[in-house]
Amino acid sequence: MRQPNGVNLYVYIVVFCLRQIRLEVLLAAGDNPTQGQQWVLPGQLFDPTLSLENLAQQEMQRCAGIQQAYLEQLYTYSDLEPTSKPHSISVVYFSLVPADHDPTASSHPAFGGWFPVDRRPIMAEDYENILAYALRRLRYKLEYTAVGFELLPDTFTLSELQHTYEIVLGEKLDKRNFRRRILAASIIEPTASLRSGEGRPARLYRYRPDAVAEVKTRRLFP
Amino acid sequence: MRQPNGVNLYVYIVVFCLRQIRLEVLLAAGDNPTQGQQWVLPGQLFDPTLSLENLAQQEMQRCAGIQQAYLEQLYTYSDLEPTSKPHSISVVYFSLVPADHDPTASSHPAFGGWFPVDRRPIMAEDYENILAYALRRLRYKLEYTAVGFELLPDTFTLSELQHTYEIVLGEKLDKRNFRRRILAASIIEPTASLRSGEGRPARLYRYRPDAVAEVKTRRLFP
DNA sequence: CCAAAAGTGTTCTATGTACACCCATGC
DNA sequence: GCATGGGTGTACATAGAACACTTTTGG
Repeated sequence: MRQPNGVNLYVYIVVFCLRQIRLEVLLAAGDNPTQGQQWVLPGQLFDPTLSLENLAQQEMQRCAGIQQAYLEQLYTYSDLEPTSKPHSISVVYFSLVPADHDPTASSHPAFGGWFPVDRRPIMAEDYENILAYALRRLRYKLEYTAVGFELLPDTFTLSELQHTYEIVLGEKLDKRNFRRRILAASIIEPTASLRSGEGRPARLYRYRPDAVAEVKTRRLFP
Repeated sequence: MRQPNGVNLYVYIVVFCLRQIRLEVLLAAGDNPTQGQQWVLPGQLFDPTLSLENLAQQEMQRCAGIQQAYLEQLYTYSDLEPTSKPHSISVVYFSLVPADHDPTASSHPAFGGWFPVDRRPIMAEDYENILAYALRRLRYKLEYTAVGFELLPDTFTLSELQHTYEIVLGEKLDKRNFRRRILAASIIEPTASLRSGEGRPARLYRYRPDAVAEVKTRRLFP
């Protein structure tokens, strides 16, 4: 499957999803028969009839039955396999899937599986580096954009939102401060409904798509 | 010069430099003979014997005689020329050159020219979009990293540093606040020397390469 | 009535912002 | 001695961090 002009061009995806109290990542079954089961990032050879972004979407459909989700470009790596000429170029995309996505809805479950990021199988070093970078990017973006809502269903409670942040950032947040600030930012609005569970029912909120999602950055200098 | 497998892969660079009181960008003479002089972003077809980053460096050498400078990946575009099949993929790099770089040191001056970003020739829409994105990235990064020092010579006065920020960000900064904060951050250190000019000589400072360059981000939520 | 999660304000500290004058040099 | 840019501190406003109890429901 080598492309003819001395370079293999690939498109890869790193897809994150929140399930229960864990952040999970989508991996694909590698096709290296010598080493038993090997997991890799989902990806495919570039197809010049599609755009890069469409190829990433197609790969999400193929591996996890995901029709649409938040998708952004992560990075383009050259020489992921430095030992092998001709060298390869990999355009990697980064995606977030809402927590209510049904993980069994994969069109071809054999192509992919979800793993908690802190209990995932170890992959080849290149893939590990990409995943580590994707995680860093997720944490950064969570801090200064509203990207966290991409991991939640359309409506959610304030506690669910807070837990999302705590899981991804890996630290506990103060409930009162969290609520005060997110309400002050007015990027969410209450719905009419409540969610019942253990304890007192909680108000459901929804993200306001017209919200200004970026926080003003704190400058290194005034 | 079309690559054989249905996709043309290019590497482009967006290079910024500070000259006098202006931010300048490096452009290349386009080779479209029908439209008179046309300026484009410097770039070349991908060469599979080099890495993407090395190709970007080679292009900087070729267009402006720049041996080494700050270089990071900006974005990978597909379909820069949507009307023409086979479509093209362009990996774009972003570079900053110190102000003391000699603009006449280009090995082949005919290949490139420096233009003030606010008085540059209009380019094709794709290039304009890339340049606009590069400028946005420069401003963002200036605010939360120490990337501004890449635009300055090894030693500089505090006023020069402040002017760098003012030029790139496009706004005036308060001298006392600027100095207090940058010194408190201890990412620069005074040298023994002074620079004389009009008025009182100014202390020269240098960037501390061991400095922690990232400011902690201001969070959207606590 | 008890367990479990939801909801709610105040105080203190740190950070950011606004602002005006004296200093050292060259001409 | 004057024009030019270099250098310095304080007061006020805003934002962030720490902290504990009451409310509502289901079992």
